[in-house]
Amino acid sequence: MPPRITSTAEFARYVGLARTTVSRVLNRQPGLKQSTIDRVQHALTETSFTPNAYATLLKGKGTSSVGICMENLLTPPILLKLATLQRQLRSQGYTSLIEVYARGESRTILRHFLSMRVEAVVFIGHFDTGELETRIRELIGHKTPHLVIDHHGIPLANTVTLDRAQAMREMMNHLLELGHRSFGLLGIPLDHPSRFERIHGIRAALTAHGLDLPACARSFDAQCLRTQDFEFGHTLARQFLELKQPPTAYVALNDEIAIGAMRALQEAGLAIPGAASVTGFNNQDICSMMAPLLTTVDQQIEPTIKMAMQVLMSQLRDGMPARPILRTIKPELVIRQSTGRAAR
Amino acid sequence: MPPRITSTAEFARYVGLARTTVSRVLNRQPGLKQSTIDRVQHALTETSFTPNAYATLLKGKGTSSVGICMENLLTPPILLKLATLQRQLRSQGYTSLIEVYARGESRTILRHFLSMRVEAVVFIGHFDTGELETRIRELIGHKTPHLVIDHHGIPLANTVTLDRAQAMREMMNHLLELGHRSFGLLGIPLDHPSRFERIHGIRAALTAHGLDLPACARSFDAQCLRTQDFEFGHTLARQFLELKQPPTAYVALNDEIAIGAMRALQEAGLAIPGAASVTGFNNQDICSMMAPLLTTVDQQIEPTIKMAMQVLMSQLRDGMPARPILRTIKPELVIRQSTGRAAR
DNA sequence: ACCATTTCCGGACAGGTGTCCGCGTCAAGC
DNA sequence: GCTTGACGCGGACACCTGTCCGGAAATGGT
Repeated sequence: MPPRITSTAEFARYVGLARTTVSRVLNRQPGLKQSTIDRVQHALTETSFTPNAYATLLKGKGTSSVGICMENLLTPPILLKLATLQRQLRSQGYTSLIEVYARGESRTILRHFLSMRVEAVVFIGHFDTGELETRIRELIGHKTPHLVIDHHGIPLANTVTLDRAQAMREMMNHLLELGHRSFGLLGIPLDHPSRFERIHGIRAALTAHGLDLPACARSFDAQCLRTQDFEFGHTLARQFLELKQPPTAYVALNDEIAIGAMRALQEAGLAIPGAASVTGFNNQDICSMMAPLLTTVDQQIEPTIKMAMQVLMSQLRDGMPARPILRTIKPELVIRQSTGRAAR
Repeated sequence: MPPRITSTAEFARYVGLARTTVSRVLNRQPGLKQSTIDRVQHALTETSFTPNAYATLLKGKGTSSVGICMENLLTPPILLKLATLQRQLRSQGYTSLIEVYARGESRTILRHFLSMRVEAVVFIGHFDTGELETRIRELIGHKTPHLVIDHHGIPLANTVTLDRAQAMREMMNHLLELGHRSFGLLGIPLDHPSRFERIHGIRAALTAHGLDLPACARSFDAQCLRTQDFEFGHTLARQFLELKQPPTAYVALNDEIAIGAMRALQEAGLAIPGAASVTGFNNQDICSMMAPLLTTVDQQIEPTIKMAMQVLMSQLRDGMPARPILRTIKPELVIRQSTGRAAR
């Protein structure tokens, strides 16, 4: 059993060569005898020795690493973005440092990234706007490229995001054309900063039809704890059913909430879409396994990440842009069976 | 706008102090005037300077980091394990390096971890057994602590895993007591190494009832491409329905497959559990939103990760154990509505 | 045996940090 | 004005690697 070796010097002693010679082998420099190379290679697999990356990267100029700050590690579409982004970064020779955001900890996370001398920082998801803006400001001051995916509404941040306003506008138009005039918003509060975009799109569609948002739409978000999304949707829908005149269409923040709501409605004896319509968001796989199949919005994750890589790479190559980059991705409405003509 | 500062020397010049004095402030050494400390702190927030981690960790002995190799970033229970493990490691002062496994790349990943001088390596999920075993051997030779979560069947690896055999035994007993005698296995091939444990449990339950596995259970795994799990379950169930005598109970590899199968059965006019029973695995949130509610197995993720942390920390504290550690977690059968008395 | 060439050795340096230590400086106390 | 601390300065070293370079050794050819 070979000893545990932690430095090139030690390793060189083990092989019986000079440290510099070993280093030359490891870095594929010319002028080495084949037998010497083989000797080193053999000892390498034998001891599984690796040069200390901290020493290497201390000397070298770039670390070829990117910091990724995640909103969480549980939401499927967010994860899908992380997975594809990480894979693509890897194929370009970049290592990903992944950290999960917690309210008030973003400063610590950013400092960790900077101390690791990452070449760019990516934020995926929705964060506290004030906190995120401060971080972006720090990054700009530090001349480190950055990219925000999904979180919208920070003017100075380079952003790639789905056009959620557009998505909601299209969805509302779809429902309005089906004759719906009263709406229940599930998990989309009217006044929360992180949902401004959605509300904006909803309002736009309503006013275009000569309708007023507060008059025909109602939201029950803040009034109950948000733990598991399915359960959350279930609870919300039941709250709506207690109203004297429940809405005919339910617009949910995401697919899970929509599914929970569908179940509650069905349990109450309402046929979908006969008696009530329900819409989701994200177009997760589960949508096409429900009865009825769920009408939803596709996030276009592939194009999103492709665009994200493009923005990232251009920054890594040419440096930070003169003015913030903003790229919006067009959503795709996926109409299935959970929406139909309004009863009444 | 302050300049971009990349070294303590540069930073010290900016503040107007000696490099060593700044270093003393940063490392909270005594004997500093409060006003000096404040000056440094202020400049610190102003420039968001951070000491180069590569230099620090090169000097210091431990890196306080752990490498985590993931099977993928898409399966919900796996992600849940990652998220909780990462959070707990963080609370103990450890940073997580996360890499995603790809067939044949585990060597590269391990070398990266070792070059980053991680203090332990964790594998979460199911891998190629031969490949993983080689990696474990390397880690042992390198005297670096390791832990395998979920993947079972490598004698020399420290393992924390759900007792999947026990889970299947209990599930089969449940179905047998309901009178089922013919079973369709969905996504659980009879001869694939990664499913040995499950098959083992299934066989044990059957033989205890005087039944023979190949005679009463059939699997349709290898014959179709496995892309999306829902769709996969749907396809598999339809294959079974084409048999002259379809089974009365379907046992799926996971909840997604079970749900896809339920849908296919229902589309074919079969009532669940009246005409056929279906079982899942993992107890994901979705299970309690299906009609009918899905009978499944709970993975006990909290206890699993708690145990994992315990095994990890004991290794980090006391060094590697004399003999491999094996801890199995007791599963919990969750009986809901998708299983009932066998028709016939 | 001699020479040319190939190959390896060993010393040196840079890269940024933390820490130790002797010395200079400055202010306070008497 | 002198002593005495308190505090900051700056030099030095170690951590490990990649690279350069002159010199030593080995190798091959004749």
